[in-house]
Amino acid sequence: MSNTNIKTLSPRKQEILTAAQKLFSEKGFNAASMRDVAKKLDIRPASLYSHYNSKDDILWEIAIRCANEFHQKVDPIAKLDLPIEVRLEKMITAHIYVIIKNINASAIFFQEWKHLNEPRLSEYAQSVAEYEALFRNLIQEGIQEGIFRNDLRPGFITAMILSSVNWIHQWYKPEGNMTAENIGKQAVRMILEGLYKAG
Amino acid sequence: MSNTNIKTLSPRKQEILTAAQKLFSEKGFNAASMRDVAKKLDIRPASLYSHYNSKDDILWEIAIRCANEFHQKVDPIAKLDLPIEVRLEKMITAHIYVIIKNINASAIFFQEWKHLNEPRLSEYAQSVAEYEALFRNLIQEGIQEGIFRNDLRPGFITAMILSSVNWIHQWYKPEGNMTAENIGKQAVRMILEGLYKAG
DNA sequence: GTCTATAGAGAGATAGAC
DNA sequence: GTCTATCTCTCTATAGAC
Repeated sequence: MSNTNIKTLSPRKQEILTAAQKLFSEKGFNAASMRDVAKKLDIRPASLYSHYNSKDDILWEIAIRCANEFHQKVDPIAKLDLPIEVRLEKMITAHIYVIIKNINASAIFFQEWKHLNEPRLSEYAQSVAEYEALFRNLIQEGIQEGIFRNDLRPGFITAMILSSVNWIHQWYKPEGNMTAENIGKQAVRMILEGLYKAG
Repeated sequence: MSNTNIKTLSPRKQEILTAAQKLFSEKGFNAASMRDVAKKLDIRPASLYSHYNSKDDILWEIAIRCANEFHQKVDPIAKLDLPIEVRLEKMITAHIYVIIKNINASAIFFQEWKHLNEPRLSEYAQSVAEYEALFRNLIQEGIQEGIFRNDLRPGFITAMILSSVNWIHQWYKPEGNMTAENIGKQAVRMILEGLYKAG
C-alpha cells in the first residue's frame, strides 16, 4: 500500500490535476464539474477524457498521490532510532509539511474521500489505518516506557493529535509567514506540554 | 445572531430534517438527493416541497439550528464567574455534548457549510466567528493571568483545541460507552496537561 | 399534504472529424 | 490531443388533480 509506485505525470495530466485539486477542494467533488475543470484549462470538457477516463479517476489520482506523500515522508521517520518524543515531533512536523505543501490535495484527502467507490475506498481506508497506526504505536510505546501519560487510551490520543493538525488546511494561508516547521514546533509543544503554563 | 429564535417544527418537517441530516452527513449535501430524502420517508419527492421550498432551505435549517444549539449551550458558561480553567473545561464539555447529541447535524455543520449561499453563508461565518471568539477570549484571559502558557498565540491554540474536538463526529459511535462528559474530561486533560506524564 | 407528470437545467461521458 | 455535437441520466423544482 505505502509502496505503490507513483508515475510521473505528463504535463497535461499535471495541469488537469492541479486545476481539479483547486476546484474539488474549493467547491467539493460533486459541486465541481468536469466543465469547470476544462474551463480552467481553456479546453473543451471532452478533451479531458483523452487524459483521464473518468472524474472518479481524477479523484483517485489525487487521493492516492496524497496518501503516498504522507507515507513517503513519515514512514522513514517512524523507523529512526531516536527518542520517542523526538520521533513524534519529527513525524508531526513532516505530516504538517505534507499538508502545507499539498494544501488543496490534502483538503480533498481529508474531506472528499467518501466519494471514492469500492474497491478504491477500501484501499484508501487501509492506507489511512496503516498511517494512523504509525502514530498510535509510537504513543503506545511512549506510554509503556513511562514517558507519556497512561490515563488516556492511545487511540484516543492519536485521534486528538491528528484531528488537531488535519484541520490546518481550513485556516492555513500560504501568504502568511508560518512555515511547516514553525507550525509543527508550536503544535508539538501544545500536544506534549499542554496549555498550562509550566512550573 | 446567537439569539435567533428557533421555532418548533411540525412533525413532518422534523421527519424530513432527520432524514436529511442522516443522508447529507453520510453522502454529502450534493450527493444526497431530494429523491433520497423522499424515499427514506416513503413519500414522493414533490411532497417535500409542501414543507420546504428548496433543498438549500433544508441545509440552512440544519446549519442554523446547530449553530444555535452550540451558542445556547456554551454562551452562558462563558459568562459564569468561575476559574478560567474550569470555565474552559465546562465549555469544551458542553461543546462536545452538542456534537454528540446532534451527531449528524454537527457533521453537516462542520463539513457542508460551503454549500450555503449568500447571504446565509455570511451569517453562518459570523456565528462561527463569534463562537470561536468565546474560546479565544477565554484563552487570552488565561494567558494574561499567567495560568496558560504565553509562547503560543491565542488564535492558534483555539484552532488546535476546536479542531481536535470537531473531528469527533468522524469516529464517535453512539453504541460505544463513551459519554460526552467522559470524552470531555479526557479531551480537557489532554488539552490542559499535554501528553507528557506529570511529574 | 400527497400524488402523477414533467419541465428545464446540468451532469458525466462518448462518437467521430480533424 | 482537441474539437463539435450529442446521448443519456439525474437532478431540483413546478403545475395541477385529488
